[in-house]
Amino acid sequence: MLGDDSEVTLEEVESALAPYTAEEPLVKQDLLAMPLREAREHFERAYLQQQLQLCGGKVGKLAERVGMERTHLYRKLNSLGIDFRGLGGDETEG
Amino acid sequence: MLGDDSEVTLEEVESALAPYTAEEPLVKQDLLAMPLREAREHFERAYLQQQLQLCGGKVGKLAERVGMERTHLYRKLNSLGIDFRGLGGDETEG
DNA sequence: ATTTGCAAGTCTGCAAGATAGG
DNA sequence: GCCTATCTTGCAGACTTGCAA
Repeated sequence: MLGDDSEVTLEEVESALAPYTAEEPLVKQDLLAMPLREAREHFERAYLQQQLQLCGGKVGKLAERVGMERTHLYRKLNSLGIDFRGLGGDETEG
Repeated sequence: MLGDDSEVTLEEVESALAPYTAEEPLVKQDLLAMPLREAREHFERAYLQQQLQLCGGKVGKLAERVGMERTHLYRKLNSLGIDFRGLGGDETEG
């Protein structure tokens, strides 16, 4: 892509821009104002919260999706302060 | 911007991409399609590359900025495949 | 400025256990 | 009581991190 020398079609430009213009606020540039540790933590929290929603609040499903052990995921969720009891998409019980 | 119908020069493409590639390419939603480990790695790489540029390629400065030991930072940069020898903004030393 | 050795700290997965529902 | 699913804890190996060299 953008391969040879100096002429490209508009289509090519648009498909090049697409992934950027359609982007979501997963993380912001504010992260550049904090140390790596902290930035990473913020990133992981955002990532896991997003994924958890995509999993309808099911930690088991989340574990598969993010490729980690359920047991460890609970610890991680807790240490990041992510509440996984309260966003269950379907708590119709009583 | 982006001319008008279907032909643009490479220059135009680059200046169109510039605001994105130079400012908030920190992370994208694509990261949600990969496991945490991988996403985190991508995030750290983007974070450090950005910061390194803000530090004019100086690893010592970067260490302060991101709040970690210089010595470890070298290891990290290497393990993430970030080239810190070659983007020094001002190598006039003589 | 860059690399390496070492020890403490953190992360991660696996096995096992407790609680709740069918 | 047995089975399944959620959540927690203990442990050991791997990785991370800072300090001294």
